[in-house]
Amino acid sequence: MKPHALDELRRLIVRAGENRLSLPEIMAEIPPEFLRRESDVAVAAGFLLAKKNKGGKPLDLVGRLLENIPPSPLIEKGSVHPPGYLNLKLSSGAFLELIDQILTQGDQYPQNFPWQTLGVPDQVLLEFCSANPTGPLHFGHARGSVLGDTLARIWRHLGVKVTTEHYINDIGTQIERLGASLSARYQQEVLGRPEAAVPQDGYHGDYLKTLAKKLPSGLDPADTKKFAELGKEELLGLIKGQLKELGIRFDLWSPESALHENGKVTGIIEDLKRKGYVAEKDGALWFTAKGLSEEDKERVLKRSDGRTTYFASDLAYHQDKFSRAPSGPVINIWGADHHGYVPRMKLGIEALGLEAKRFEVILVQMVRLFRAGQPVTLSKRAGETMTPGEIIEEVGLDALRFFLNARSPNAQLDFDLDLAKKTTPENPVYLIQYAHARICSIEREKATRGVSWPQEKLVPGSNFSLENDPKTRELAVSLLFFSEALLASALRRSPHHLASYLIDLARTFNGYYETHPVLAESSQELAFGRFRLCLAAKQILATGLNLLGVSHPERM
RNA sequence: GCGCCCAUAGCUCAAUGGAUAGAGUAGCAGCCUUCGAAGCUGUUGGUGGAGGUUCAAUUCCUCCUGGGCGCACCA
Repeated sequence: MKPHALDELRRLIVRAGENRLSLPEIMAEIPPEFLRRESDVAVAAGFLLAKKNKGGKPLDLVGRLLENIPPSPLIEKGSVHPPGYLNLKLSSGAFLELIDQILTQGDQYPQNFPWQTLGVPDQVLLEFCSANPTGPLHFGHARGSVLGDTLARIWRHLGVKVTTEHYINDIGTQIERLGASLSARYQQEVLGRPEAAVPQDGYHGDYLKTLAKKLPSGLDPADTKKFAELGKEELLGLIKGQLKELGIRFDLWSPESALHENGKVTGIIEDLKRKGYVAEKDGALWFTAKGLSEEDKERVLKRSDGRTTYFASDLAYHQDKFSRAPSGPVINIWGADHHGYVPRMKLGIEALGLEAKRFEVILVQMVRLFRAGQPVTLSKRAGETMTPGEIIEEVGLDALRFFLNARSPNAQLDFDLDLAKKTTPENPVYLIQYAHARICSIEREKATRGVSWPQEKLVPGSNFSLENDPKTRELAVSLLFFSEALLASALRRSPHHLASYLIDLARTFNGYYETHPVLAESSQELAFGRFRLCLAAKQILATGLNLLGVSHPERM
């Protein structure tokens, strides 16, 4: 299998740079608009070399680099441009090979791409969502969940061994509150005792009324443990169903209670004690980061009543995760409201002697829902929930997933229901799906009209050519850069690079489509070349949408 | 009080310290007997403010303004 053109170009540049450059630092970009006619790929190589050399003019350095690049069938022409860019115009053979690779590899494309060499990890352990089984998912959960699922899809596409998991806080204070709340609802709804009250710090949502009515009869209201048990089972099932609606599945559901049962929680406290990171104060056991950090406050591991804290469980859970993932990042996706927890968690991991640099947290900022310009309240504990399912019903899963994926995780997101629900091009997901459907339409029309070209019957892919005009090049270059969009999304842990790329590709295709008829083209050679290019574009659009968890219908 | 995130075109958003800051949408002017006008072409329009570091700052640092969030023996 021939290497991908961008892979080959990177290696040519590294070799020409006489080992002063390394593959991951070579960032291939599409040249700016005013240079599109003379080049297809740009690399800011002069600046890289200037840094390595501790001096020298970037333009001179990149000039020498260009001289060192041997003739290659991929490159038609190389040039340098101030202040220090290397610009390459690719040969038409390079694009023919690219289209051939896309069509041959189909939804596996791009195969044989050196992702790991470029910094993509071999394996990833990814925990996300991890909603408490004390209530249904609300809209705030949807963002982190969709992000985690999409990252997992992208990494898997790049050959990364990904394990996705959902932690379940099935024990502790919140679960006790669930039991008490559900018991109260049971008394109100089933036993006809309206005077029974849901505790102030309990769960007041209507879902517990519904749940109470489903419970078996003859339960003892005083047995809140039983209610907690029944409630969390039901709610966990509810959450799993909601995730399924979002197109999300997990490899592993990891209950907190297991960490207590197998002694891992008390184990890490003993471990930390031995290592000198535990202090006793006011009858409680505290983690103290003495020697690791001057700044962070101490945190309780074991309360004065003898019960361990969430922090202790979480450390045990991370020790477990690290032991299951011998290499690669151990990633958590958390809501931004947990950011204060990150440094202490990291210190705890360090104290346990785990590789803290593998511990990674993606903080997802808040989503605010808007309807008719007014914010929609989202408070789980107050019971005013808007579930992902309700949003899907209103705007569709495609729009929901696309919108949530189209914004960098560390920026807040305002989700306007009225806007997203419009099936007009105001929602860019339609632009992308439309481009895909148009290409499908060309295929249908080809069959209907009985159009065929002699080249189709020859050896696949070997007998076509592309015209050399700006729009054809623009579309071919856009296809070439799919790998870079995937790379950016994988390395920077955000699918929005892919989403932006797809908008760009769809628009580029639409421009091409307008002026490059396929079936009406009289030159068979040209028609077949255009057809192959369109099919390649369709494949990339489909693969890209798939990775975002968005559908790619053949008709709309 | 301490800390985290954000501020880019009228609106929603891009831009790993590098070229003349890009898209979608809205506005304006055009384009449907030709594979899907959910589209295309042209055009108007932008880095919150003040300093600093750098050959080079939307990007890094300091301060300010504005918005969101966090500082538990909850999870």
